[in-house]
Amino acid sequence: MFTTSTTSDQFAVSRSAPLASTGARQTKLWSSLSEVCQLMQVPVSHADDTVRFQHVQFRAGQRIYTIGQPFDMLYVVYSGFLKTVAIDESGNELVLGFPMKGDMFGIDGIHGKAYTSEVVALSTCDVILIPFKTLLTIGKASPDVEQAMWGAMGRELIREQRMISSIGSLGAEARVARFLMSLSDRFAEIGFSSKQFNLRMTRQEIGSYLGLTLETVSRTLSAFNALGLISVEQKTVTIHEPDSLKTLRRLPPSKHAARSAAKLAA
Amino acid sequence: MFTTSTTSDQFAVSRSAPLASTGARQTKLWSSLSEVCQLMQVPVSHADDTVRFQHVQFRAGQRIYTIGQPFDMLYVVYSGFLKTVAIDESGNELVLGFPMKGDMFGIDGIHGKAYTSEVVALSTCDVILIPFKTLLTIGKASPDVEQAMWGAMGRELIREQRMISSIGSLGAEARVARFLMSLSDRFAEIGFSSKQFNLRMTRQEIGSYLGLTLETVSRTLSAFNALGLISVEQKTVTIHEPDSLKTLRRLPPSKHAARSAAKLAA
DNA sequence: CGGGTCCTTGACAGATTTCAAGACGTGTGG
DNA sequence: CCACACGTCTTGAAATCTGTCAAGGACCCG
Repeated sequence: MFTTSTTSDQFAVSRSAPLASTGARQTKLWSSLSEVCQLMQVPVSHADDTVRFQHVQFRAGQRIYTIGQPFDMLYVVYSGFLKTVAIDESGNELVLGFPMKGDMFGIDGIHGKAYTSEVVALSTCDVILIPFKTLLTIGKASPDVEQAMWGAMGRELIREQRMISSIGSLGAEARVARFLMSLSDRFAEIGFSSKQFNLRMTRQEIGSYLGLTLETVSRTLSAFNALGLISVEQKTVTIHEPDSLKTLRRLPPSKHAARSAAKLAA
Repeated sequence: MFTTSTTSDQFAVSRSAPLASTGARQTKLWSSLSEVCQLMQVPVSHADDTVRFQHVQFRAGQRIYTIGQPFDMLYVVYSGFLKTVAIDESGNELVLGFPMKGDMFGIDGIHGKAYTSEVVALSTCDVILIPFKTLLTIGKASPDVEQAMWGAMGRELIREQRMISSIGSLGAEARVARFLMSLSDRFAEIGFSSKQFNLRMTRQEIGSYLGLTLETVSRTLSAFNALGLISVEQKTVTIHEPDSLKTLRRLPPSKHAARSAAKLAA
């Protein structure tokens, strides 16, 4: 009744997470600490592998957690694609990110004992459950793990800073271009093609994420296509000139905002 | 040669951090752990007060740290006002925040061993130096402190998520209105008037922070003034209708973006 | 009092959103 | 198997907002 694997239409270069293609869904049910660390690409020496973390599967559209739900878990994506969204006071969805393999989410719940966002699966997903208390305990014994935790948190913080910068200072074209290159890089990291891939999210979701309307996203994509920078057909994207996309910058805001620095030094 | 206190023109309601008005700058030089926690408004039971943290003073324009500088310290504002800025690849300044009393900064350095932003004093400031290693050590012994650290980190994360939402989905008027109310609330928290206060930053800095130009900020402020919502004269702002400002919402983006949720439930 | 920075205001251009209509794709039910 | 319904994507035209450029005034400091 359901597809064997929602990632099957992704243009895979190598498959590190083979899913059984034989009838029933036969996926990995537990991961050790070192496996999780490897997935997240954090270096950890001699991890205590007596601890094992449970996996849980979700299908497209299902919610991993909702806003206001008591916080007790962190999550790491083992496979699949998701989106994290906030709901503003008007009830509008605001997409905050698109977690994929190796990404951790749920971090926003650490403060205040409850999640402030919700996470929805965009495809069939396999996520690893990591009880926060357990992680804290492990951290006490292993400085490596503790450091990794702080690092993960810090990375997220920096990623958000970059988003703020982008949305605040770049035009629509540059934002979409960066979004594409960001996806490209992430796909490359997890073993997919960086040149050709499927968008798992709608134009509306991309627009929400970038602070644009779906029409603007669509138009920009069409423009890139016309310029030969990419090829787009529905959800399938092929990158032709990554360098141009990376460089692309049209600046609606400050142009003469030269460094006002160098006034007083400490 | 320098002003006795740059906060002296703030419309104070209560003064919890008295500065000596007698000639030479006679400020607090050390704070205990519990004092720092109190400043940050984090509840901590029986803190180890044998540890003391050094204070350092800065004058307007001085940099607390710069981008790329090796990370080893976190900072808590004891008094004064600052701004944290990132520099994008074009060399433009991008204001990320305006730390004030009780705020912690330097968190962005935890990941990657180096700061990714710089922090500049907007007025005479007194900041507390908190060696990260020391904090980690204390955290191991005191779950309270450790929890507080995670909480501080998480709070910052959520704050940035809010910023992304605002910049991405609100028009200029709403952004400025929220900015004013945010300042108002923070001033109230640290014992200043929430109705009348001085902007410590320039329109340019506000604009950079909100993803707008200084002209738009100026115009919007003037418009609010004309509507009677506030009074502005240069740096002095008086809030007249906080409720209107909080509610104000002009939506350039999605209007018909009704909840597309409620499709599949977990 | 002069220089410099910051703020305000106006006119204009340009980008993005809004509104609207139609094509494309997929899934469901007959 | 096909038709229909729905959600998604594309494209066009007009309206609006915000940025850009420019000039003048206010304020601070030396």
